[in-house]
Amino acid sequence: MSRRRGVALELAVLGLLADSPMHGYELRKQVNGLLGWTRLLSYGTLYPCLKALGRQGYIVADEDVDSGRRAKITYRLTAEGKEHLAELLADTGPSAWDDENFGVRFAFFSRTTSPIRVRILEGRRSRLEERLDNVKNAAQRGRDRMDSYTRELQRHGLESVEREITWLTELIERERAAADTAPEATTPPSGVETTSADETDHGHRPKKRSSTTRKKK
DNA sequence: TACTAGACAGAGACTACCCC
DNA sequence: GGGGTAGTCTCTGTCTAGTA
Repeated sequence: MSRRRGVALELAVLGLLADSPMHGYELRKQVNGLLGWTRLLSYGTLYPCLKALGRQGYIVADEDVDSGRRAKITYRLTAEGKEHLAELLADTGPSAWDDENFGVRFAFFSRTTSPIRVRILEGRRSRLEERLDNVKNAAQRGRDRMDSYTRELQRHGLESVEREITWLTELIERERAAADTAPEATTPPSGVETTSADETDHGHRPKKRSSTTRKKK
């Protein structure tokens, strides 16, 4: 199973709770917004993660017992959790630019310094360049045995990787240009949008839900 | 190859709210 | 008031990576 995804999830949870405390349901929505382009997060993944973070003292759970209804548990970050989040964000090792973690690391780029951002972007780019070489070599070797659909799929894959490399190169250049003007800048270079949980409506409970059907009991 | 532990998905329990 | 829906969380079976 994926330990690397666990790190991405841990980072996503800590990062979101650093913005504001929230309960499990809201957290799941937010995490899915953050990581949802890969896979949706289920409760069976989220709650064990929250429990583990609680055991480690990174988060605490406040139970809302006053409401009279079923207790709603609000999770919030502790001082230790903030420290741990800072450590995770400062990590620029290979895991920071692998497929599982890069997305969530990128989503929290605004909380890191420019040298960290550049290092992760460069690492990601070199990883993709390596992958591009491998795919090109494999394509050359097996081209005769492929049907037209497989070739199309391979072409699509190559183009996607090339596009991402171009995008990363642009980001690195912008990041360096911004760093030249403001060496300790922690804000993203112009033209780069980052995910900010502040822009979302935490804790907002909609009056009416969408038409998702629920299984009968 | 077989076994094990942990990660995971998703069903379902439970409660409150909404609307007819 | 009752049925349907929404929100929250737990539980259980399945899957998979790691190890002997």
